Formats: sequence, C-alpha cells, structure tokens
Amino acid sequence: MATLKEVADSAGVPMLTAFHALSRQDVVDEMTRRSVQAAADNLNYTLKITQIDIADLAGVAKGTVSYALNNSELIKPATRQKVLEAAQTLGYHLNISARNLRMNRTGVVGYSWHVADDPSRMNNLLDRFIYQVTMAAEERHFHLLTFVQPQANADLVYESLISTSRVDGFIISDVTYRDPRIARLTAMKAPFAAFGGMYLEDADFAFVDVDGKKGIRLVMEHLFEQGHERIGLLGWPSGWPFGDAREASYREVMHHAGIKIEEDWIAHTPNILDSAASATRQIMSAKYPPTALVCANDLMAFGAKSYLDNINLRIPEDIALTGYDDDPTAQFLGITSVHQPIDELAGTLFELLLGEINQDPLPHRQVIFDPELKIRKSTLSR
Amino acid sequence: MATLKEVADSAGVPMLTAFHALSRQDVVDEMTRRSVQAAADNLNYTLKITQIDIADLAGVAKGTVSYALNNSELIKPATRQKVLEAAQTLGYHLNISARNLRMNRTGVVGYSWHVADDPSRMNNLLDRFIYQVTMAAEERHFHLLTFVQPQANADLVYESLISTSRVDGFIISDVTYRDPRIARLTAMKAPFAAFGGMYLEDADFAFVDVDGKKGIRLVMEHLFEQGHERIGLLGWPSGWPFGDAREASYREVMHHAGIKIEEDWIAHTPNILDSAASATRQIMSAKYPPTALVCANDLMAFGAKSYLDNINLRIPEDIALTGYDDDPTAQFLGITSVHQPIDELAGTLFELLLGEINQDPLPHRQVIFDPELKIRKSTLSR
DNA sequence: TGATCTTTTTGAGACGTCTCAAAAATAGTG
DNA sequence: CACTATTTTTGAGACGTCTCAAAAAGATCA
Repeated sequence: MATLKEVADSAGVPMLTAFHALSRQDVVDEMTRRSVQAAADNLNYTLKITQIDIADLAGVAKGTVSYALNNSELIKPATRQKVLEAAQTLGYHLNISARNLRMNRTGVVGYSWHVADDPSRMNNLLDRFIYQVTMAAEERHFHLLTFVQPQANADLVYESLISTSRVDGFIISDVTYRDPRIARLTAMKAPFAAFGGMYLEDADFAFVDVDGKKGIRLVMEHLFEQGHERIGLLGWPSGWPFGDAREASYREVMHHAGIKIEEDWIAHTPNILDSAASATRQIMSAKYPPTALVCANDLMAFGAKSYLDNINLRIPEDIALTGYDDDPTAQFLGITSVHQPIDELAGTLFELLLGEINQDPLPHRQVIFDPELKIRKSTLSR
Repeated sequence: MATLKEVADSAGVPMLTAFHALSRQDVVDEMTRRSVQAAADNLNYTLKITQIDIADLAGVAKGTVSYALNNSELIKPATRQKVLEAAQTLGYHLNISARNLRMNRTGVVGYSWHVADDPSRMNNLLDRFIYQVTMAAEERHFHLLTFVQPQANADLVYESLISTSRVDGFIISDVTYRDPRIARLTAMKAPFAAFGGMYLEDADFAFVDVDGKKGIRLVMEHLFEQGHERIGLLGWPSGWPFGDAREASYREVMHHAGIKIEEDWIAHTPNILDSAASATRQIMSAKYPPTALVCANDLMAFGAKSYLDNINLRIPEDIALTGYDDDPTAQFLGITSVHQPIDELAGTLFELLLGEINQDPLPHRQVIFDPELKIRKSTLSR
C-alpha cells in the first residue's frame, strides 16, 4: 500500500492537505477532497498513520522517528520536538503488533484467574490480588491476559500461550505440591512468578508469599491470651501447601503450649459455606467441644458463625471465632482475622516477574511478607 | 537471520540433522552437533521454527504452508498432510504477533473488570459474569485482556487500547446514562458489546440485558401472594440504570396494586455491608415499618439480615426479606432471590461482539433475558 | 495428442516497527 | 583552516505471517 505522501504527491497537494482531506476535516474544500480521495482510491490507500508518514511530514528518516518516539538519547532535542509535533498533527498511534513482532515480546502477562468449574475458588482474597496485580502491571506498561485453566492438563494452556508468543510470562497462584505447571514452565524456560511457595520443598522459582504459619501463630497466641486452651480448627482438606501449613502451625503451637489436641476438634471442609457449617456442627459435637474455633479463612468463619448463631451459641461469650484473610465480610461481622498485605505484595511479585522476563532475576527471588492480626469482637469476651 | 535450511546447507548436513543438533536431541553425535553449531553461530542463527522451515522440510513453498496450516480448501489433502507432518516434526508454533500484524487483528478483547478504587464493585455477579465471558471468548479462540478503568476519563483508556491495536473490541458492563465510554467508542467506530442497556433511552449499540423490572415484579408478586402489603425497598443511590429500573418497577407494581408507598419504607445505600445495615435500621424505624423488605441485591440483603438478626426480628415470621442475583451467600442463608442467566447471556454477548468486530452485526443486536425467581425460606412464613 | 478448463502451488510483497552499520553533520583542536 | 573526534541522522533490512496474481500441474474432451 502507498504512503500518505505518495497519495499527496499523486494528487498534487501538500501532505497535510491530503491528510485533512482523507480524515474528513472540514478545512479542505470539496473539490480538493475529491481529488485526494481519487488519488487514494487509485493507489488503493486507506488512511492509517505510520511512522513513515511522520517521517515524511517532519522531513526526517523513518529510523529517526522511531528513535524520537522512544525517547532515545541519540536524538537531538530539536529533532525530537519536530517529530513529536508531526506525530501529534497526524494523530499517530503506535501499532503494538508491529512492535511485538519486531521486539519479540508482547507486554502481556498471563494469569489464570479461574480454574474451570471449581466453585471453591470463590475467594475475595484472589479478587483483591488480581486487582492489585493488574494495577502493578499497568504501572509498568504491561497488561494482564486472564484465561481459564482447565482442571486437567493445566500446563498445556500455559505452554500454548507462551509458545505462540501471546504472552511474555505468567503470574501463578494456588501453587501445589509438584505442580505440573511449574515443572512445565521451568522446563520450557518460560518466565513466571508465583504467589505462594514458601512451604514447598526446594522451590526453585521466583515467588512472594505471606507467612501463613506465622498468621496462625498470631491467632493462637491471641486466643491463649484470652484464656482459651481448647481450641478447634476448621481447615481445608489436605493437599494444598498453604492449608497444610496452617494446620501444621496450629498443631505446632498447641504442642508448644503443652496442650493435647483432641482430634475431634479438627475438621476439614472445602471452600463452601454449607460444608463449613456442617463441619462446625461436627466439631461442636465433640465430647469436650472447643471454646475457640480457628478457621482457615473468612468464608469458613462465616459458615461457622451461621451454624453457631443457629444453635444460639454466643460469640465470643460461648465460643471465640477467628477467620483469615480479613475480607469485608469479616470486618462487617466483627470477626478477628489475619490481614495479608496483598497490595504491597503485588508490586513485588510483578518486579520479580519482570526480572524473570528480562533474564535478569532480582537478587532476592523469594520474598516473604508478614501477616497482621486484626483483633475484633469475636475473640474479645471481656 | 538465516533459516534452518541455510544453516544445514552450510554445515553440509540434512535439515533434520541440523534441527536435532540445535535442539540438543541426543540422536546426533557430538562432532556433527559442533559443526552445526558453528555454522549457526557463523550465520548468527538461533533456533526458531517458522513456516519457512516447514516449507523447506516439506519441499513446498511457504505460501503453501500457510494455507495448509489454516486448513484452506485450496490445498490438496496429501500436501496438507505433508506440511502438518513437517510442522509436527519441527515442533512448530505459530507466532501470533506476526499474524496480528499481517491480519490487523489481535484475537483479544478488552474488559475493564475493575473500576479503580471503587470498593462498592465487590460483586459476585460480576465475577461469575467475567468467568463466563472468558469461557465464551476462549471457545471462539479469543482472549480477554482485563484492565483497570480509572474513575475519571475512563474513555481514554479504551481509546488507547483500541488505537494501538492492542485489542479488537470491548466488553462493557455497568453502562450508565450518557456513558462517555459509549460515546467515545461509537465515535471512533470501535467494536463493543455491553452487558446492560435496556433501560437506557435509545441505546443504539449491541447489548444483552436481563429484565430487571421483571425481576422485581416477580419478587413483589410473590410477596403479595404471601400476604404482604407494606413492602420496603433497599436500593442504590439513583443514577444507575439498573438500580433506577428496579426502584421504578417497585413503585409501579405497588401503584398498580393500589398500595400507597410510604417514603420512609425506601432507603438508598451504596454496595457496602455497613451502609446496608444502617439503611435497614432507618427503614425499620419508620412509623409503620414494612413487613417485607426488597433488596436491590444479595449483598444488601445480607447487610439487612445482619441488622434484623441483631434486633431479634425473625425472618420470615416478623419480616420477609429478598435479595437479587442469587449468589452463594443468599443460597446459603436461604434468602429468596432473583437468578440472572449469566451463563447463557455471556455466549450471546460474545457473539454480538464478534458481529461488531467483523462489521457484520447480528440481526438482533439487543437481546434481553428473563430473570428467574428463587423462592427460599426468607419469604415463606407459613 | 493438443487444446481448454480446473485445481493446486508458487513466490513475491506487505503489514509497521526497531536497530544496525554506515554516512553526514557538528564540535573540538592546534 | 584542516584534521580528528563526537554526535546525530540515515536507510536498509528483518521480524513471521498471510494473500494476491501468476504459474504449474492435472483433468477433461474432442
């Protein structure tokens, strides 16, 4: 296809006139417009401003335009100015696809927000997380591509996105033991950074995490201070590092405090309100039911509270209750919870990822944040 | 850069040998590997399989490869087979950036899931929505780019994404009156399709919607059947089409039933649990408090229920309660709600968008779905 | 067999950007 | 001023794909 200048020359008018004519700005009289249009039709030209047009208008070479637009130090300020003005005049917009092809990068990072058909993923924490990650990406002129990860063969989706150059790398969450995605991405040298990983054995990849064991410890110590000893735990089914860590921490702290754990103080449930409520029933029907119940997250605490309300147990007088994640529901219901610094973590995570993408890993590839206990009335019986 | 064949020729080995040598497969002896590597270094070649390599290996022209890979009818089956085998052998992956540049499309659709710093967006419905849209996109070989939309000048973000060819079009939700995004996108002829729009005046764009007035009508009629007449409404502050429609519907139905509305049966609140609870307090302190409370969504119903629980009003015996959106919390709490067919709607929405993108709008550009009443114990006093 | 029509393959070129090596312009020096 | 060193600009070419018009191969028929 022709360039704008060629069209202008062919119509015998200045470039700017041709531009105005084709972009239908009314500074051009009808006759001129038609002749320009005819020239354009003749050359099979449709208006689309590229760096070449800027170069023609500013009277410089196209290479100069590229350098100028990218603020290269090479270019003399006066020249840059000239180029920018021409770009402005013509309403130029960079074509990302062309840049991507040339630079062999995309400025896009993949994140599988959803796991297909897994209702237990309903999770305010991850909502906040993805929001913060999106912000972190955009601050660095990246974008987030969200996709659905199938239950089976999750790694294939990742592979296809990276091998077709659709994305430059990935953010990964919900890392599990011997995660096939990690094995695959590592094998193909695809850049990624994870949220979670500190409780995996020899995790050799970039990640940020929040110390979940510490979070539980804070909760437990607070409950001890409140005079509780018979403490129950509502956790997830085992198999997920963060859940297992929380339960392990519970056991360690109890052991350390010299309290014998009754196994029927512990119940496991998926992330579903109903199940959480019935698991609570199970715990409360123990021979010596606990006086405090630690939940692995706020959703469970909410389910537990519903059950406790139903059987008219008062919180905190009859039983203390804690959640985890500090989500709005917990705040509203006055449930003691553990805050995870998602906002700060997201920026760090993205920096880690950029290090991986640029083949220049940060010195600290694994960053661990501290959780913070939010004490609310659900544990304050005095 | 050179092609694989040139490297192979220069090293004096068959293409496949060169390929194996460079991809470090152990079928090649060390000496050969070195000489191929030397040839590659010499030509400044790094292994990256393109259609040209496939063409060389299969002994056809590169154009043929492109046609074959895209299942063009032009190509003879035997040839296609040959090409596919070569592609397989070399582990070929399409380069999306190159295709995008050539075809001037991206296969990516933008969706601003988040509105910056707006906590009231916390909304399970939109979670479900975006999940379904992502699935719908992927079924059609598209991807979703999620971005953060600033509170002010939202339209500029949309413009930048489309004018740099980052996306082919947009999915839009939370459409409001004289939405600047819609004005801008329409003006620049950017393809988009919206969720919501039926209660805008002369909405001249593609959208799907769920009839919100009908949803409220179903709720009200059910409450009438249960014998209620003094019915309150917990709604959003006015200014949003869907919220205004729900309130308008409430008023219409009451009017039609010949019931005079007391203005202190109505309160407005943002999407925040605390505010919903206090708005409920306000309503319940009316001179003749309502016997049933209709909430604009489930989050509000949840806030309302908390307050009602606190003052020991029984649901449904003392007061009936309804929500809207049928989210898991409402299901768990047994709150009567209105289900919106998000799952079906997402596919339709995406089809509409594809019509816009391909400049071939569907015959029905505006599709309206019916909501469905889910009756639960919060309104069944018998 | 040769002519004509149809199917299949070819190869060049374009998409818009960035970057390299080389050329031109400018500054610095005696 | 002539020469060198430095800064700035140039212009070609590559990134990998798709598509067009043209060429080649194959089929049909007299």
